[in-house]
Amino acid sequence: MNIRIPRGTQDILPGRSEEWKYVERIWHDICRRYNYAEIRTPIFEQTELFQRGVGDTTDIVQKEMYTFEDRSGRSLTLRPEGTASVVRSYVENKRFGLPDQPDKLYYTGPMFRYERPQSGRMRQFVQFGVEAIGSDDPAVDAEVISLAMEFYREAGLKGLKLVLNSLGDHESRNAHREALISHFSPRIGEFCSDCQSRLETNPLRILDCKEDKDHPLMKNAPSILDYLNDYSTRYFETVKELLDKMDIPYVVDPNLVRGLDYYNHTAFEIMIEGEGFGAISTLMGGGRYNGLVEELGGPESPGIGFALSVERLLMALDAQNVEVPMQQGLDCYLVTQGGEPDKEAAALLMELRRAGITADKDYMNKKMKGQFKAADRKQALFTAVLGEEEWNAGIINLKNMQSGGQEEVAIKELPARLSEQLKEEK
RNA sequence: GCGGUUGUGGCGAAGUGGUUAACGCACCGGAUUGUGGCUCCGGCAUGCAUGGGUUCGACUCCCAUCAAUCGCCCCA
Repeated sequence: MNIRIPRGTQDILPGRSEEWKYVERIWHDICRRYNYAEIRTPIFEQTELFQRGVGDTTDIVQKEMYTFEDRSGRSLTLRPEGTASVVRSYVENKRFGLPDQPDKLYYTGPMFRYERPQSGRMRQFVQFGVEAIGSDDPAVDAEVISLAMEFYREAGLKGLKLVLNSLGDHESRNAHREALISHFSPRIGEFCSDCQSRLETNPLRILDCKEDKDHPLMKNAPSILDYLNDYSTRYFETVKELLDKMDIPYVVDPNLVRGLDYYNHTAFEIMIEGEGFGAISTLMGGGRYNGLVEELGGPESPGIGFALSVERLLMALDAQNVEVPMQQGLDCYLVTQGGEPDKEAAALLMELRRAGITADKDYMNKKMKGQFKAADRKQALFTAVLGEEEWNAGIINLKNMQSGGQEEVAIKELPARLSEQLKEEK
């Protein structure tokens, strides 16, 4: 067979899927405690949603979208991120009318970006994300950030670095934008071609450029923090104050610019320190997006959220050798031999499973030795042997695989007896 | 979109222009005619990503394609 998995996608195989379940459990649990409710939106949306929501000038829209036409000619796009969809749903379902604002939502699911795959970057990848829509209280910013930090802490990660910045409100951004343009314009010819076009589209992004980071004009470039108006400054100060009170350490980086157009005020990223990570060290990114709801046709409603990459989280857990609980072993492996016993085994297995016991048997016609080897491989705590002898006597030979001890149990008593034994073992 | 590296059995991994493609792990069978983990013995690639080419002869040399992987850009 020559059919292979599409480029930039992966199979999550048994073993690895246990690690996924581990982080998913923690994620659902912590969202519950923070009182965020799960929302599930479609995996594809009208293309226009992302063009307007994410922004036409972003790399995502310009070169990374999985866009296709359906049979009736509608342009659809596999979602490259979650916020636009959640906001669309918030508007479409008129959730702004709900008595409880902000509307606190979380999601998990695959996102798609057409990129060259590499370590920590896939074409299909999974994000966990949170959106709180409807409040411009800086305390919501702090809550969202603390949720992310607590999530990583509970998952067992260390060495996290929270990077913070404020992009200000509309007025502040405009003032800063003007300052940037007049700062860079005279010598823009000395910058890379990307930066030259950024001067027009989004001069803020010039600050984020890796290629020109050593250019003399970069050192004394106007900082957004110097252009924040009173409201934006106070807002940012309050967010920082709340983080201090929560004992969440952070560093302010005035050059932190998020890649999506809709952000303003608080922008943040969580990075991971350490080796074995390739080029990627950003685990999570988020920020405030006042104005996005309006942009997508709803009433003026401020919002804030973040998204994190599950793949990168798992890479980080691997790198730090975090122990992840696995649910893989067997309580009991049923060993059978002979025609009648083998038939009886099917019903007996069902009984065991109904009693809450994790049980299995051989389906490959293996001999006893092979069946025991299989039981060993599956780390079965017990084996239950049902052969001709036992069948004729109406009993089962129950063996503890650790101690090697065996006992005879009436067939009907097996589920109860095994449950007892397991209680002792565990 | 650009660049580096790689492509031999289920996995890991030798190998050389020449006739039967090491080895290890895993798996299967036997020693032990109904009991695993240890040991010993045996089995397990008509084929070396695919397609061309060079050659008397290629897994080994050349070209192309595909794929994986890492990096750049950017991001989660």
